[in-house]
Amino acid sequence: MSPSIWLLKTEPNEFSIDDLKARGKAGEPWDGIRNYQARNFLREMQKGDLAFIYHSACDVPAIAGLAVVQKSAYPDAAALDSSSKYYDEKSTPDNIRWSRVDVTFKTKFKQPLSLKQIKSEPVLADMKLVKSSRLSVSPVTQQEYEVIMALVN
DNA sequence: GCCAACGTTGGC
DNA sequence: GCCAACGTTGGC
Repeated sequence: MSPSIWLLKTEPNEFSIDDLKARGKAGEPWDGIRNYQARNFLREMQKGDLAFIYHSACDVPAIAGLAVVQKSAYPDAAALDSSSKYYDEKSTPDNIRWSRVDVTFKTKFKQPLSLKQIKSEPVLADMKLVKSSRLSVSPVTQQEYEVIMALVN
């Protein structure tokens, strides 16, 4: 079965595709997701799936590259850490409400695909990213994946 | 279980 | 920095 495709949103000020690249093979835990719909998508992610890395809240919002899912969902321990900005007082060691996955760097696009370009492409204008701009983890269809890859090459 | 108030996100 | 969209909270 071919891998599923996802889109992960990040603010490049906080963590960018370059930061992910710098992590190398160690990868990065994708934590701090505090939205149920996004969490439920996270939990569907499987090792080997691909994820577009989207830069939001920056000068040029754009899909910046691709990552690979290294480890499927497991409890996001940051929810238990009262010093973390991702602390969740309703989570307990027995019942952590939130999940994270681990991802590794795959590709940085020479030409990031800007939100403006995405919106101008009929096939992509229906993407969850466009329709529900606040969702930080969203599925990408095979067709969307192929169109995006064609546009960034 | 409804809904108003409030907080957050993110494009512009 | 503004503001629209939307998720969450909490009073009733």
